[in-house]
Amino acid sequence: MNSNGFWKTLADAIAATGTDSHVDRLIDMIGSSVPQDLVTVVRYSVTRKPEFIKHRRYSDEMAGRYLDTYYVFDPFYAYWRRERRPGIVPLNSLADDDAKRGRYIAEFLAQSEICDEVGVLLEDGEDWCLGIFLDRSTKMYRDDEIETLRNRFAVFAALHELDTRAQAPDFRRTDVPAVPGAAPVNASQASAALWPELSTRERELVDLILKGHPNATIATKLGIAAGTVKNHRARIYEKLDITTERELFLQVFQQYHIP
Amino acid sequence: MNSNGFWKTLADAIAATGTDSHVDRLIDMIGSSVPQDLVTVVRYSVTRKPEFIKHRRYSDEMAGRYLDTYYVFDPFYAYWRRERRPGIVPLNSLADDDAKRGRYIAEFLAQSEICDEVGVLLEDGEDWCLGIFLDRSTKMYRDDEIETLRNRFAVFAALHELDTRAQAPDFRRTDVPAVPGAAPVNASQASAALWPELSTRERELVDLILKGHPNATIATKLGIAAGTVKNHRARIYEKLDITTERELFLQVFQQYHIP
DNA sequence: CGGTCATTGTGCCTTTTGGCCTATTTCCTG
DNA sequence: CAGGAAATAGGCCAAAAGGCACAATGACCG
Repeated sequence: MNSNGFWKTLADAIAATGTDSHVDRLIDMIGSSVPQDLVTVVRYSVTRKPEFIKHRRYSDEMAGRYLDTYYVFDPFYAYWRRERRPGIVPLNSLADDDAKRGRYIAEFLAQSEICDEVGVLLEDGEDWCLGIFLDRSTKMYRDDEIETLRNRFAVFAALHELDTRAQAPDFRRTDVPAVPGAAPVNASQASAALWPELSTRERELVDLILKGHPNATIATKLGIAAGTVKNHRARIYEKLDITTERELFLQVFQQYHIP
Repeated sequence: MNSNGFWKTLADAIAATGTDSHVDRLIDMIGSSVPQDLVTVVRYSVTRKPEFIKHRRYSDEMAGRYLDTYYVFDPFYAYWRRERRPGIVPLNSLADDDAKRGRYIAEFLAQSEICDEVGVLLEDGEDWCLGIFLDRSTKMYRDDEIETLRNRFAVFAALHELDTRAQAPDFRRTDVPAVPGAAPVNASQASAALWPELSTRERELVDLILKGHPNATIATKLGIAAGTVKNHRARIYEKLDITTERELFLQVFQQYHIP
C-alpha cells in the first residue's frame, strides 16, 4: 500500500501547521494519497483573479500562460465561484454544461501535457479557496483513487483550517464547535452592530448571505438542512422588515453610504 | 475497511487540537485504528505517581484500584521510566525479565477482564508520558493490527505535539498580514468607473439592479419588455464573468472594501 | 458593402427564492 | 413548572431569476 508513506507525510504536515512550510507539507501529504505527475496550487477568489501559489514539476511558462489567459476558462475556478464549496473535484465531474471546460481541456491542458486533473479545494479565508491540483499526463484517475481523496478530504480541510487558525493572532484554547467542520467561530462584528435585533445564529446566517452564499451552501457550511436556512431567512427578513435578499444588500449599501 | 471512519475521527482530532476535547478526539482517532473493548488514559512520570486521566467502558473502581495498588506492577509504567521513549508498545513486547509483568497480568488485568493490551505512549512535556491504552477482553492483538498502529504512530505523536504547542502561550506566527480598514466612499456614478467593459445601456441596467429593482420594475422604468431586461442581465453577467445578481453586489462590496 | 456589436424582443425550460404552513426539541425565564 | 423564544426540519405552492436558443433592427467601421 502507498499508505505507509502517507502516515509520514501526514505527521509532517501536522507538525508543519502554523509554519511557513505548511502548504508544502500539505502538498506532500495530499500528493502521497494518489499518484500524480505534477502538482499546481492556485488560490481562487469569487471576486478577484486567481493567484498562482506553487507548482511542482510544472513549467513557469505555463503558469504564466494560465494567469495571462487561461484562468478565464478554468472550470475549477468557475466551480468555486459558483458553488463556493470545498471538496474533492475531479475534472470529469465538472458539468458538461460548462462551455469553458472544453477550451480549457483542449488548449490549456493539452499544452501542459495533462490528460486528467483532480482538484482539492480548501477554504482559505474570506471568499478565497486554496486549490491543490493533482495532474496526470497519461492515465486517468480511477474512481477508487477519487474515493481515497474523498475519504481523506476532511483531514486535508481540518489541517488547513488549523493552519489558518494558527496564523490568526487570536489562536487560543477554546471549545470546539459542536458540529465539526461547521460553525464559524465568531460572527462578524459588522452584522452585530447593524442588526442588533437579530439573534447570534441569525447574524451568522446574514454574514454568509452577504458573502454571497446560496441556501444550499449555507446549509452545508452550518451543517443544517436547506429548509432550516430558508426558515432562518424568512425570520430574518421579517425582523428586518424586508422581503428579499436584495434589500439586505441595500441596507449594507445604505450603512456605508454607497450610491 | 475501518479506515473510512478513521478519516473522520482524524479530521475531528485535528480540529480539536488546542481545545479541551483534544484528548477525547485523540482517543477516538487512535481507537478507530484497531478494535478494542475499553480504553484507559494514564499519565506517567519518571519521578511521580501515575495520573489516571480518562477511561472508557472501564469501571471507576478498577481505576481507583490501579492508583491505589497496581500501578507499581504496571509494566508500561516501568517501560516508560526505563526507556523514556514514546511509541507503540504491545503488552507481549514487554520483557519477560520484568517480574512485575506477571502479577499485573495475573491480577490486575484479570480482574479488569482484559486479555491483551497495547499502549500508545506519547511525550507530554517534562518527563511525562501520555499513555493511551487499548484493551481487549477476548482476542489478542494480531501483528498486523500492531503494525497499523506503528504506521500511524507518527501522526498520533505529531498531533499531540501540536496540541502541546498550541497550549503554550508563545505559539504565534511571525508575520501577520495587516487588516485593511473600511475605506472612505466617494459618491458618484460608480458603475461607469467600476465596469468600463459594459455599454452605456448595460450600465443603466446595472444602476437599476444595484438600486434593488426586480426585472419587472426595470422593464417599466426603461420602457422595454421584461424579457429584454433578462437578456441584458445575461449579457452583463457574461461580461463580468458572474452568474447571479449576488455576485454583482459582491463586486461592489469588494470595490468599497466592505467586510 | 459586409461584418460586428448594441439593443430590442420571444419562447421554453430549470433552479432558486420567497410565502406560508406545521412540528419538534432545547434552553431560558418569570 | 409553564410559557416563550430559538433553532431545527419538512411540505407545498407561486414568483423570480437564470440558461439557452434564436431573431430583427440599426449604427458604426474598415
